[in-house]
Amino acid sequence: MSLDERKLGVLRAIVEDYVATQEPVGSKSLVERHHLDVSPATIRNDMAVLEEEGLIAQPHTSAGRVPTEKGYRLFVDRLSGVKPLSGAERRAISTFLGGAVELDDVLTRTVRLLAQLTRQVAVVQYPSLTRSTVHHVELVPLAPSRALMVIITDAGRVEQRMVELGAPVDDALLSELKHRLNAAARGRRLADLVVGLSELPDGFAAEQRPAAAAASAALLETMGERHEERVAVAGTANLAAFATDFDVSLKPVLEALEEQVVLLRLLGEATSPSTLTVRIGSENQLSGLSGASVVSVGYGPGDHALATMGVVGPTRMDYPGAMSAVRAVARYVSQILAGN
Amino acid sequence: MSLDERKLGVLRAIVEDYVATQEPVGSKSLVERHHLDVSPATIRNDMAVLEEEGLIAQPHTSAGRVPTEKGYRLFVDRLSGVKPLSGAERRAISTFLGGAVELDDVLTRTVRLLAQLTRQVAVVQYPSLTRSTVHHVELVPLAPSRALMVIITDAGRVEQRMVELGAPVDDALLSELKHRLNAAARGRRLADLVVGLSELPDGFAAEQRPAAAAASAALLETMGERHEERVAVAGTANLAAFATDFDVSLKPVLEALEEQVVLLRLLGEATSPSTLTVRIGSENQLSGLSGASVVSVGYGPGDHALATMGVVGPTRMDYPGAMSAVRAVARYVSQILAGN
DNA sequence: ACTTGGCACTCATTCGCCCGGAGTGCCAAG
DNA sequence: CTTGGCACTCCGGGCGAATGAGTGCCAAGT
Repeated sequence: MSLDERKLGVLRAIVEDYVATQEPVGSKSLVERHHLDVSPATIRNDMAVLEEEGLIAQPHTSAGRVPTEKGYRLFVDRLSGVKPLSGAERRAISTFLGGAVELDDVLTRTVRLLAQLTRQVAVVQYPSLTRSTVHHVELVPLAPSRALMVIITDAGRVEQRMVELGAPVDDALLSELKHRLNAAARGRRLADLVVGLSELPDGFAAEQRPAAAAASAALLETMGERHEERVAVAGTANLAAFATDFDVSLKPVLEALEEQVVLLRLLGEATSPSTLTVRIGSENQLSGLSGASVVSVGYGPGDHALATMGVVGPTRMDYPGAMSAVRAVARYVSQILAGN
Repeated sequence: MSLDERKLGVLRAIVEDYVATQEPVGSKSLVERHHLDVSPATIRNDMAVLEEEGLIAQPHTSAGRVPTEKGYRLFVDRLSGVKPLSGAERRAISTFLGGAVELDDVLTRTVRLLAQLTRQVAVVQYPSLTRSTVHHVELVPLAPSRALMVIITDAGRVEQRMVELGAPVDDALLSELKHRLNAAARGRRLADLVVGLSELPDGFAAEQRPAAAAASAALLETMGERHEERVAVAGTANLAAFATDFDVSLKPVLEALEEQVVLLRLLGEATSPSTLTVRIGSENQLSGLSGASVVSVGYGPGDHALATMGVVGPTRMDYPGAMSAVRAVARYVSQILAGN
């Protein structure tokens, strides 16, 4: 059952029309809007074949056709050309992101920008701690036996963590501790930290070891997996547009968007900054978001993916537009990170 | 036109029923649900009076009555007793907030807890920088002429800020700069900072002054108003419950919730931790949120209000429940902050 | 003077129904 | 393989009647 060129063209046209109008598309309007030089009857025959292949479906007898997930998949894989960004969009990216310096600032702007460009919900994961190296560790005394540890990574992420030192610690010891922590940790990532830090307390006098051990443990734990979960979200108002339409009720989606764990699973493993991931509908098996598609891509300095960003929308989304927007923004952010 | 005891009771009953059922309440169901020892006709007479007073209204002729904003106002001011928290709620607060140490952690948990307790959208403002004092300033070199300034306030808030030093600065100078910044700033709040910091560069050699000035300016600016705008939000999924109901479309509300500036105006000035503010419907004149009520209260160590937290919901919300939840949570958080 | 039962009236909501129109599948001819 | 014709399906909107909750008012009772 080969699909000749024209049938694929019909599928593409159906996807594009459906995404644009949100209404099932019929054979007649199809030949009109796209200047196909055949009659509606011919298109109907083609559509019958496409339906047999499971690429399109009709919501009910004698309504127009709607793409299936399989249809979107084929569209994304083979039919969607790269949709170049408009000049305005390109400009929006650089003006929006240009002024940012701190990482927080960069990511906050990024997520808003993505949401605005795609008119979808945008999600940006903070640079993974396990993939980053420690750039600096700071210990600030808060109480005699308590300090605030501030960790700065090479990606510019700043993490804070309370450390209970177990016993009163004077400034001199704290300073010494800080220097040794930095010496052991700077430039290293989690996997390489474990060894160096485990020996760190040995360099201290017996009564100082508990504090040193507590600080080392805190550093290790903060750089570990539990703290990966940091995500920025924007554009939830764009969901309202789909809610009025129909299908998915908003509640599960909004709930999912507030659950960072869910979001992280949704974004999935960080891919190379140049490889887009598109997961369509049930391809991401997350309870509340079964009717949603995700377009995501890794980002980070050079080709080193530190985390993932992307947009979440209904299966009937503008894939070419979303894909090019996500890719362009990820590239820009990657450049910024590389520049630091 | 005096409102005797029973008429007020009828108003209270109407508010309670309407909040519970979301449907206009009629005279008959009223006498049934609340065991009033009078006939529906009597209630009807009372309701006619209440309507003349503008406290209730009927959506259309011969439907039940619905409280007006004025009615809610009277209810909140005079009729709603304090609704004690259930044991489960009390327990939820301490288990939920008990484990938190870092400020970030505390506030993230707080906002989720509030959303869960009230089934509304919860909003928590980060402790105001202008009302806080500087506890510690750190300068971390990122590049020869660029450093990351980390500011820690007495409330535990950690702010990061990139500083362009204008010229390469070696570690010794950076360290010296850091010490002087701390000496000038520690324990002071914004208003008191201006003088001390303006003289700070004078202590440095001429070629070092630009860097010192840049750092001072960065510190001042960060502690200033522009950065006040930090807010945590949770419970947007609870909005879905009202959306299905009717009235306000979700979009403007979701948009408003993503605009921090709007949120801050919504929360309003921080009041004393013991004084609840309830703004009902149009009492807060914010475009998108005209149909919403806000229950808010200040929080902070002791009676020193550092910021505001609260919940946002439809005018027909459970005011007594929201008020007691907000108050209890704010008290608990204030205690935590005082404990640090 | 307030309360109460009775009663006529109003009006949103719901259901059934009909009808138009868009769209299809199939068939026979080109 | 394409095309025009044609019968068929079925969604969606519009209309009208029935439903029923709720009201306002009045006259009688306490």
